[in-house]
Amino acid sequence: MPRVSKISKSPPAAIEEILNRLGRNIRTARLRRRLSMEKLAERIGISRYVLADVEKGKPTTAIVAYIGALWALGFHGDIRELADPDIDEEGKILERARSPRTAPKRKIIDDDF
Amino acid sequence: MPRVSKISKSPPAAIEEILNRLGRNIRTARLRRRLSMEKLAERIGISRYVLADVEKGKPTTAIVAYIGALWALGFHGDIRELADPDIDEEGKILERARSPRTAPKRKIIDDDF
DNA sequence: ATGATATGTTATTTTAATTGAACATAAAAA
DNA sequence: TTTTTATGTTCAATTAAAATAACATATCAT
Repeated sequence: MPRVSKISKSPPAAIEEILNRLGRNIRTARLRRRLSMEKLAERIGISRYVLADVEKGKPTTAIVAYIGALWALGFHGDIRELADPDIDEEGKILERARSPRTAPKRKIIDDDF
Repeated sequence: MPRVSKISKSPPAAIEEILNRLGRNIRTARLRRRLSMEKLAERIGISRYVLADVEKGKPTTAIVAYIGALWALGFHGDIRELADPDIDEEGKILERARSPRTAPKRKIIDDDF
């Protein structure tokens, strides 16, 4: 991940902690399922070295490696709900409170009424 | 992400869909909070181009960029529960069913710091 | 209308993520 | 015990991720 971003160089402690925990959780789930790193990595389609990075919570590893691991271990539901707009109460409140639109796009923005 | 892994070259449709949705959700949450990509990217500590990748659900983007975005938008709780061993019913059952241990450990260098 | 803002697009450069091989170590199985 | 398996470690080579700048375009504000 060349030209290293600030967050990659030194992630906030909170984020490091989140990633470490995620890695540990993935490792725990793998061991419970009695899969070797090599076997799981093969299923995911990554090398065992990258899976090791995932279990270490390495911040600069591609998200697809993490998601692939979660997927292969059966954690689909957990991922689906990430930042779900329907559950984003704060976001919904903000949207209601202030005026409607933001941000230009090459799409048609509906308003009228 | 050099020497491109199989899953990076052509992720399974299910995983692509998950990433696309995650990106859309992040975008929706950002717009609701009336943040420009530039502003949010600055807060996260990445360039606006990488944030654009995140909102597109690019598979090879570093996980820290995704997590940073979720964090900056206030979705801490969602992340914490990812693959939580306490909620991994299948894993718990497997662990109970079969015999105890797996995987060799190194000396005592395991945990960080 | 003009100008400001937000995002998209492209090209260039930097540099680290990933792979693969080879070897080391530790635990489990024979 | 020996053998096998699982993981860690190091090195090299590859190549794409990410930053940056510059410009384009679309929306918003005035």
